[in-house]
Amino acid sequence: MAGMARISTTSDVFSAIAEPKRRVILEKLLVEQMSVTDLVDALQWTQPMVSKHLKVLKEVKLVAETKVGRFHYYRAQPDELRPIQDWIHRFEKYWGGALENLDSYLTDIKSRGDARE
Amino acid sequence: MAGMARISTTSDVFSAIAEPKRRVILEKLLVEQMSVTDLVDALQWTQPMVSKHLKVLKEVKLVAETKVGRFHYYRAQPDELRPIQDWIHRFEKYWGGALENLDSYLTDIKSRGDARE
DNA sequence: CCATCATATTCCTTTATGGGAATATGTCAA
DNA sequence: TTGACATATTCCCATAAAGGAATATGATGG
Repeated sequence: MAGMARISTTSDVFSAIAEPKRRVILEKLLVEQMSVTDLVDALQWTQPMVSKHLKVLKEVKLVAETKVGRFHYYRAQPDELRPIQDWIHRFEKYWGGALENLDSYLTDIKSRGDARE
Repeated sequence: MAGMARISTTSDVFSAIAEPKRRVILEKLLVEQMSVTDLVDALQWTQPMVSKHLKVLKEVKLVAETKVGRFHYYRAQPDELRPIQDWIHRFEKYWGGALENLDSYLTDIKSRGDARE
């Protein structure tokens, strides 16, 4: 065995969102629950492509599935992005522009407040 | 041409941090500037491996390089993580537990305040 | 100038994985 | 039941990219 490739990443959230198409899917599913066909129609991708990406997202729990008859409805599970958020938080305090940061905090708080209503 | 592989991702910040070893390097470089040899010693990886990962990180500007004689000092450029942070922010407001969120905001603000001192 | 240290690069192999096409599986409606 | 619809899966190909080993390049000190 000469060359070992990268670690299997299909079970890693960081890798799951490294794929641009999967980010697009997540953005869609954050707004509303959608079936595979809904996504195919909205994104104009092939159905197997959508299903395959959904499978990866499901494996890392970034999406959840509800089956209703022959329809499989998928929805985003944003909580699962927290490990990434937590990791990035460690770097955040070193970002430039303290004042600018403060602004973003306030915006942050405001948006969370909105979400509660 | 039958199968097309994924988009070249070496120029994408999301992909850059999808690799666990690169995250480790970034964590190291956040604390202090280090030369390649410093990293080799600290991480016990081979020198080419360290150099290769640094190259990827440098391409996406997650690290910056300062050459001093034969030493190349690298440092993290945490600002470049903002695109990821921004993307995740769009999901954050949908996280469960509003109260819990508020707590993390306060912690967030506090840590930023600490960083300013 | 040259031996040595510091780093980068090249060559090679292997694995992961995305996309296409075809097909399988599952479910409903008439 | 059966045909049509919804989704998943399989097979195949092409490519990105990680790790190892060897080597090239760069810079210093003596």
